[in-house]
Amino acid sequence: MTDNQEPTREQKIWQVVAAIPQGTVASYGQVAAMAGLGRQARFVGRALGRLPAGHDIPWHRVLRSNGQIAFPEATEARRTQTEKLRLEGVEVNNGRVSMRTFQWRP
DNA sequence: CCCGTGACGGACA
DNA sequence: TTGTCCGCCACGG
Repeated sequence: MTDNQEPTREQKIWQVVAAIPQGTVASYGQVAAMAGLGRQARFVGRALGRLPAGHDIPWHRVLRSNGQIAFPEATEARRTQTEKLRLEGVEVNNGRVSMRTFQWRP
């Protein structure tokens, strides 16, 4: 099948995100670095936006470098992400997460 | 091929 | 503290 065996950058990103433990979070920049993509933080966001249906990627564990949720307040996604994080024991205040939550190790 | 865009990041006022 | 500006870089039109 002429398929490229080499994983696309998106798939690498998804794999990294999938490796984030429950109850912890990572920033887009962190994910990019862990995926070996350097500073392509923006590409991470785009990759998550292209997640296929039926995925089991914990996209909600990815935040901005300052611990803030990337979605605007008035969006449904923002509320969903906040709720998912809280269900995992992550404290979210006004769309923001404590930096201590970033303490996850590979 | 050129251009605009983006679930970002960091510096600066 | 918040808001603005610039840099990165793959991708779509």
